[in-house]
Amino acid sequence: MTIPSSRSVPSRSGDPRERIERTAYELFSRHGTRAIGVDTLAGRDGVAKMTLYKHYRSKDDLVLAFLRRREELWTRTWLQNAVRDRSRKPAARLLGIFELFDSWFRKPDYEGCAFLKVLLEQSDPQHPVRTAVRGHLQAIRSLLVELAAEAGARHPARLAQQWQMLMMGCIVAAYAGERNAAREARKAGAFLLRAEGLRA
Amino acid sequence: MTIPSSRSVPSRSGDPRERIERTAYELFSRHGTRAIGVDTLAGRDGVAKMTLYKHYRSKDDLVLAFLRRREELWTRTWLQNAVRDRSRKPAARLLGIFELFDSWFRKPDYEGCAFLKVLLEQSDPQHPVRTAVRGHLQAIRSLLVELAAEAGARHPARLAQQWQMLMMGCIVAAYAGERNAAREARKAGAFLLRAEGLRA
DNA sequence: TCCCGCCTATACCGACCGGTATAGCTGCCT
DNA sequence: AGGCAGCTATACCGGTCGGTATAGGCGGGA
Repeated sequence: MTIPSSRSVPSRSGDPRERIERTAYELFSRHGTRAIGVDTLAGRDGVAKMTLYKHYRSKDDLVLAFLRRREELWTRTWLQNAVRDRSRKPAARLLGIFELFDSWFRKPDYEGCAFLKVLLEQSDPQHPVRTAVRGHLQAIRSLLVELAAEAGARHPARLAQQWQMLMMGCIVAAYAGERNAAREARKAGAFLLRAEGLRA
Repeated sequence: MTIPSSRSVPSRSGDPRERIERTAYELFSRHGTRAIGVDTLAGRDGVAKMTLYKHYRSKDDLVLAFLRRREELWTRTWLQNAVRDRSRKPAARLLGIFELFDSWFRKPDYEGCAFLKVLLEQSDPQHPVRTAVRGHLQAIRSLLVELAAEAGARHPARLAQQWQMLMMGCIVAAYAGERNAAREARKAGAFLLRAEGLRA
């Protein structure tokens, strides 16, 4: 077994790959990837730039790793688990997304959705980073389709697509300062559920 | 009266301010403002960089001018007029937005919404550019409130807010490659209208 | 005809971009 | 004790960033 190696310097402890990705996660999430240079990234918590390039071929490679981490932390750990814990009825779980968003939006350091930021800052549709974002949005979609199907929606794929548009729309609205966006989106969502013959 | 001054070079004709803004409009709309430098901007159609800085104090100033132009061309000339021409019944006009979006999304060079791009690439909420975007989104909102009120909605402000979230959500979805986003958003919108006691 | 205002062209500024080369340090394994 | 792997530190590369300085060209008006 491995003991968590109390190396030397307290702040610079642990495997550098983990440190790099944690820093990248914080900075990329808030500011996007264009606004953060590799020097800033490396200098932030004392990892050498050469170490960074030993673990990642290019900045784009690191961005892809960042997106994977975002899916792991945001989509799977946060969204998926919170939604499942919030209720046992699938229709209520769908609505619960917006309740979760409501507290998210009200955090004073709300920083928006990294997937959308990265998507919009890349104008070439063929760019691997933009392709990757499409994949991560698809993962969220799959979760929604699953919930819609469990709820007994007549058209789970359609409901999921509409639901995701509502989610993205209110994320952006909140980023523009509309703090009640989630509550209004929840109301709109409730109407969509009713149209699918469901009740919360 | 003024004759359109057949200066000398055909491509470099007209008042430089107009030329600068037209080029900025094309490049900023497609690629965002961070991705386009002032050298690229000036070099594109032969305006000297010094001329650019004689008309605009800074790049941010030019970005603000770009956003004003976007509101003039996109919001007022395109969206507002097209919606008013499409139908005389306000509820149908609201739905008409998504029909308009549908043909927009299907254009092979669909480039998304410049307001959203600029909003998301600016992480400082106090930055004048982000503040300006909020204002331009508010202008769209006012149009929607007006339409909702004309349509006889019980809660025009609420319907307008939900409608705008749906609009932004499907704009982003289309940017992620979902070409049928507008049609699905239209269906969702129809449900929202029904919930407000309206029929298309 | 001469001048003046506006534009162009070009070179420059310090700073930062993504990415690399090189050299030295530190700590674990044998 | 020796060696080696992995990390740090630093300097460097060409290119671009936003912004400025300077000098010259060109056209219209007096």
